[in-house]
Order: sequence, then C-alpha cells, then structure tokens
Amino acid sequence: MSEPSHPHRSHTCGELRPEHIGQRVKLSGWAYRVRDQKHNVFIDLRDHYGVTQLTFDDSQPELIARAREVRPESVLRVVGNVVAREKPNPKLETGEVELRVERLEVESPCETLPIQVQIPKGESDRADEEGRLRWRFLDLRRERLHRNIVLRDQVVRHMRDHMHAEGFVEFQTPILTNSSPEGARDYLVPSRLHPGQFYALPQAPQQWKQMLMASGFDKYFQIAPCFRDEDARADRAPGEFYQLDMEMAYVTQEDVFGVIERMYAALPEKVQVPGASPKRVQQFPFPRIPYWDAIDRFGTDKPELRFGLELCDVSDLFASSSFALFSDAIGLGGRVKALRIPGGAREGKGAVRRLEKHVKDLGYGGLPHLIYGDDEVGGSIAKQTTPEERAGIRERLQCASGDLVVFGCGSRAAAAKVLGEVRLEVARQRSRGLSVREVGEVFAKTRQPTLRAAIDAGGYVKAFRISRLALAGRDWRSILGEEAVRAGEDGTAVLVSAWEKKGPTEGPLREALHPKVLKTFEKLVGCAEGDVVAIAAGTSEGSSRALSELRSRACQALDLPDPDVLAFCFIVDYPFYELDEEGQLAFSHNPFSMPQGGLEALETQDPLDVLAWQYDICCNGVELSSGAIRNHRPEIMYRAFEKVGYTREQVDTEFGMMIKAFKHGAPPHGGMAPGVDRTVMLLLDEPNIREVVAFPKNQRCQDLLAGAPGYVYDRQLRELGLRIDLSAHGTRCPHCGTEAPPREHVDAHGYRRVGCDRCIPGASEA
RNA sequence: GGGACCGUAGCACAAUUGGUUAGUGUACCGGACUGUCGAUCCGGGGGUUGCGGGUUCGAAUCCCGUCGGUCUCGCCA
Repeated sequence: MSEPSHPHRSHTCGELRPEHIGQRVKLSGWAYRVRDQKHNVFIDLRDHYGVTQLTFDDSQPELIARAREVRPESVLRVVGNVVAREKPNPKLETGEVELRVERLEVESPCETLPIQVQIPKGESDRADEEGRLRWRFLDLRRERLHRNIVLRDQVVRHMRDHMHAEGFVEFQTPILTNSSPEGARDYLVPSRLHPGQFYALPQAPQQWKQMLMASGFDKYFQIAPCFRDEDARADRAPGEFYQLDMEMAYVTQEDVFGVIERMYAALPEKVQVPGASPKRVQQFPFPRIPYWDAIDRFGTDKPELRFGLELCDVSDLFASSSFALFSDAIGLGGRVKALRIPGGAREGKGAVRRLEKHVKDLGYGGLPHLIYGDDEVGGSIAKQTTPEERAGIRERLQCASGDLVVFGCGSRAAAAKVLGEVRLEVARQRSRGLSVREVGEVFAKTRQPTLRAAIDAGGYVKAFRISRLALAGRDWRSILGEEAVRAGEDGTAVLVSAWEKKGPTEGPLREALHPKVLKTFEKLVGCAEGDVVAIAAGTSEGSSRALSELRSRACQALDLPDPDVLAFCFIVDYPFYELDEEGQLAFSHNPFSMPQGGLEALETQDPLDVLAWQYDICCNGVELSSGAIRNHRPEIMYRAFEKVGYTREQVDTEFGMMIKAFKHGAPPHGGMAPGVDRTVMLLLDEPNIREVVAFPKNQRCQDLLAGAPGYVYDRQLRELGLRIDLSAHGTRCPHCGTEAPPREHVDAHGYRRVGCDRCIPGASEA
C-alpha cells in the first residue's frame, strides 16, 4: 500500500469513521493519553478536530517500545491502517475505529508539563489561575477553553454576518488617537516625534463612529477593541475588551433596538455548545422597561427577568406608622418597599441570617423582616409594627404561612436597591445545584438495567439537583413528571429521586448507586436531605436535553432562574442628569445623548426630571451595553453642558472635533455597543471573562505569558524624553515590598528598571 | 484605595482544630500486566507549609506585617 503523500497528514484526528476501514492514513497531533499495557499500547491522538485511538502491539517490538516512551503532549506523526474496534467507545466521534500504527515519528517532544492538559480525576479545569495564565498555550489545548475560543468565533461571525445582512458597513478606526470624553482612565502612548505629547488608546470608538455618521456612511459597525485603565471584575477584563460597536443615522431608538434584538434572538441557534442544553430566548421582541420601572420592580437597572419575586411598594401602609425607621424615611420623601419570599421562613433561621449577612457585607445596615406563620407573625420588626400594619402587608403581598417578607426603606432608589440584592441572593441560594454535572464515573459499574443500556449506548451520565424541593412540602413528582424512571425516545434514561439522609428514596436510583460510591456522588452533586436529584444517561447531547427539559419545568414551578433561558430586555428613559456625591448636577450616563424634549426640556423642566434618549440592553441581570440617540445639535449640547458647569469655550476645546462636525451638517444618529466577551460568557455559562478570551490578563492587568507590562530600554525612554519618578508611589519596593525607597537603575541588558538594591542586583544607579 | 476568602510536593487537596517523622491523589522515574479508553496494580524520588517577625515547652494551625491569587466595594458604558 502506498503512503499518503502529504508530509503531515491525510486526515484529521476527528475524521475517521467506519467507511475509512482498510485505508492507509497519516495523522499528526498531540499525544493526549497514553495507556501502556506492555503488549498493547494505546495512544489517544488529539488535534483541533478530535481524538483518534492509535494502537500498537508486540508484533513490532521496536515500534511498541518507542510508543511506550511517548510523553503526553508530544506532537506525533503516524502512518497506519484504519481498523474496526473490537469494543467501540461511544464517547469518541471516531470511537468505532482505531489506527493500527506502522510508522511513528515524534515530531516535537514535550517536556514535563507544568500544568496538565488532561484534567486529572477529581480536579477542576479552573484550578491554579496563575499557572493557567503563565502557560496559556497549554491551557488553551484543554477541551473546555479550546471549545470556548472556537465558539467565540461563531459568535463574532454571527455578529458580522448579521450586521452586513442588515446593511451595515464595517470600519476600522484609529487605535492611536486622543483622549476621548468617556469617564475612565486612559492608556497613554508617548509620541517620539512630538516629545512630551501623548496619544490615548480609545476607550471606545465613540467619537469616530459619530464622525462617520457626520461623514454620511449611514450604518457603521466594528468589532472594536476598547482600552480602559480600570480595575477588573469577574465579568470585566482589565485593560482591553471587545464591543460590537454600531451606529445608525436618521433613526429612532426603536430602529437601533430592532437591529440588536434580531441579532441576539438568532444567536442561540447559531451557536450550539456541544454537549450542553440549547439556550432559548424568553421573550421576543425584548421587553422595553423604563428605568424607574426597573428600579421599582427589581431594585436595579439591570434586572434579572428569568423569575418573578418583584418588589412591592408599601409606603402607604407605613406613612403614619409609629415605627420611626419607616415613617421617617417616608417623611423625607422616600419609600418603604417589601419583598415576599415564598416559603422563605420554612428554610430555617439560618437562611434569614444568611440574607442579612449578605446585605450587610454589601454595606447596608440590616434587613428588617416579618415571618408569617399560620396565625402569628414573627421576625425582627414584629414588635415595632401594629397588627393592622402586619395584616396590611399580608393582604398586599398575598402572604401564606411560611413566607418571609423583607423590607427596604430610604430614597426611591435606595429602598428598592437593597431588596434587589436580596432578590438575587435568594435566587442564587435556591438555584445552587441546578447546573448539570457529568457524573459518569460514579455509575461506571452500575447494574440498573435501564441506566446500563443507556450508558453502553451513549457513554454519558449527567445530573443536577434541586435544592430542598422535597422539603418544602411540594409535590415534586407532579412538578417533574410521574415516573421515577423514564426512557426517552433516543434511548436516554432518566432517573429522579428525592434525597434522605441515607441517600435516594426512589428504588431505581438507589439500585443504580452502589453504596460504596454514594458518598462520592453526594459530594460531586452536593446532595443534601430534602433535595431532589435527577440524572440522565445517554449521549452527551441526549442526556443534556433530557435534564434541560426537567429543569425548565422545575424552574417554572419554583420561580427560579432557568439556566437555559436568555431573558433580554431594553432599559429605556434614563434620567439625563443626577446629583453626584457632593450634590452637584452631573450627567447620569453619556453626556452626548439627546435629552428627551430637546432644548425646551432643558430650559423649562427641573433638570432631574429630564429624561434622555439613553438606553441599556441587559440579559439575565447582566448589562451587555448601553447606547443612546446622540445629541447632534450644538446649541443643545452647549446648554446641556452649561448646566453641569461647562462654558462654551470648554466644550469647544474638549470636544472640538465633535462640535466642529455637528456645525457642518450632522444627521440625527444613535447606536449602541454590546460587549462581545460578555455575550460569549452568557451563551457559554462561563462565570469569568478569562474563560472566553484567548490571552487574558490577570486581575492586576498583567499578561503572565508575555510578561507584560515590562521594563523598556533606557534609550527608548531617552528618545521619548521621559523620566521615571516614583516619588508619588510610596517608599516601598514594588517587587519585594520592603521599606526601601525604590531607585531607578539601568540593568546589565540596558533595561531601565525600578526597585530596591536587593531586587535588582548588579544594577548601576541611573 | 477599602473589604472578604485563600496560599502546604510540578499540580489538586488532607493533617483529629496548637502536639510525635506533614499525608493522599495526580504528574515525574522504575517495575508488572495481551484490548485499554479518566486503564489498573506494585515500588521510588520529590516539602524552608509564600516570605518576615511575634506568642508558646511546642506553630501548617494563633497574632502582626508583607508578597501573591480570587471575589467584591469604589472606579468603570
């Protein structure tokens, strides 16, 4: 048989199927797992496309000897024959065949791995954040991260396709530009040709897209890098991130919403996460919620709409109350708001304390609450309130026995905000366990017949847990469906059981779960007494789909956020101004948005009542973007800025480019800029933005792989006319923290560095 | 800049809550094994418990400082 002629491969590692049996093929890839049985050696060869099992036997002693020497993550090139497997592996796409190797070359051997690409049993792929960043190219080989980056491409591609299909033109705008009017700190780039002057990296291409509108391009978009020197969050990358930046001329905000909601509504079907349950959009068109409505109902301007538990205004019940905390707040023009947590009292005193601790950790004073029993009412403010007031609350909120009612008071926003935090915390606590986990290991040897058949055919067992569903006196069987054992149409088996101290109550799951592995399972899934647990076995997709269906049913019945649902909304009618900490009038959002009512509103209304054509898009409690219909009228802009203390001259100098453009025929225009990274996080259920970025920075904005930021050569600084002066940065060495004033040094390589004498040895003083 | 939690072998985690020689898994090295597939079994090497100081007869454990990590408030569209 002739050898495949391509120097590296004839097929990929995800390609071989039974129809290739008998062919002679060449594969290249990484040695993923090596299973050495001396007389038989198996190597799983992995590339971007999949995994193929290579086999070696002792008919060729020299070959198998070399196969046994192969170290994980070495790059191999092999030639061999595709044969059918004696025992297929349903977990691999190529699992029906294997490659009987006849030639093996180690193209690029791998040293001992600093982090393992194959995740060891019982370990998390999230462990050792620093090591992951330092060895990012290895981390990126791991299944989940590799998959995330590929899915990110699908998201970005969908965004591009959608925007083009809607008639938008893609642009690239300057990266070296000047400081823009957004509020964050700038990254500055010193200019060599103009010593002492600086470029700024764009915080967003805001000014440029408005220039393009003034230039007549009508519909602009860009997958735009944005640079902001601000501190990180779990969902906010430090330094840089990407937005789908878009802007349109001659539009209302509804025109902008249409483009964006069509893009997001189509996204879940364009991006399928392998092995995960599909996402669906809760409501289309997306609800438009006025800013103050969102605050009043959810206590936040980024409401989580996947479950109810809305806040209720009870100010009228306490207007003349003898309970001073509430009546004083109302007397000062504020509100008293209440949130009913159904069954909240049945979850024990610990649950109330946890909620109280949560709000205290966030800086609130405490959490006044009432506990409604069959007849009596308890709780922290039971003694300070009258029976009439407590009955009024019971009636207003339709309280049942076992409900917990928590209160917030203060200004309209403050009263709602604390309850908004409680609302989210309740949902967080109650939805613990809802995420689907792979638990195949526990059931590897089960003899439960339905499960056994499904595992053998599909290879996967997954599980989720509903916290305390069986405790709350609810009929969990009717919520989830009658039978404890089900076989789905595609051969997927589903087992459901409530949980007691000793384990599952239902026979089938008890039978499937060997007593020896019960503890392992309980630890893995987090089962506790009163929980209800569902497991499904079959293919990766089949088991996910079956569980997803069950879970959605439970979430609906229990008022929990369904992990498979995307609840988008637009928040509209933001206030144009607000008062800052010193009580001064300030722009509440973007100073370049158009006030509703235009110049007349600015002249005649109380500034705090003026609304802006300013909006946000949120999903599942996460802000994806804000945007606005812009203010393209210089006279309105001067007046708007005047109110916050800017003179005409200041506006002209600071925003010269914009004002100039708007004085030469600018179209009405508006847009928004949804975050690309956050969109991907949402779709992939990733809790941290680093999981969807190929080369992220750590919290302190360092790239541990590239070693950025770093010192530069002394001559570079001289060319730029710069000196380093750390006198305003304390008297500690930035490396070791010792109390030794850092000094500038030029080290042996010519780098200009800062540190104490101990940290930069051998350096000569600059 | 503030707060919370964390830091033990390359990596993940233990250490009966202050008590003998700091353990287990994985990775690494060696051995056994003819169909494995997260292989299994046996053996071996590997530790300044982040660093500095303090309390104590005795510190991985308690206290202070510091460095590093994650989350969070401030900040941020």
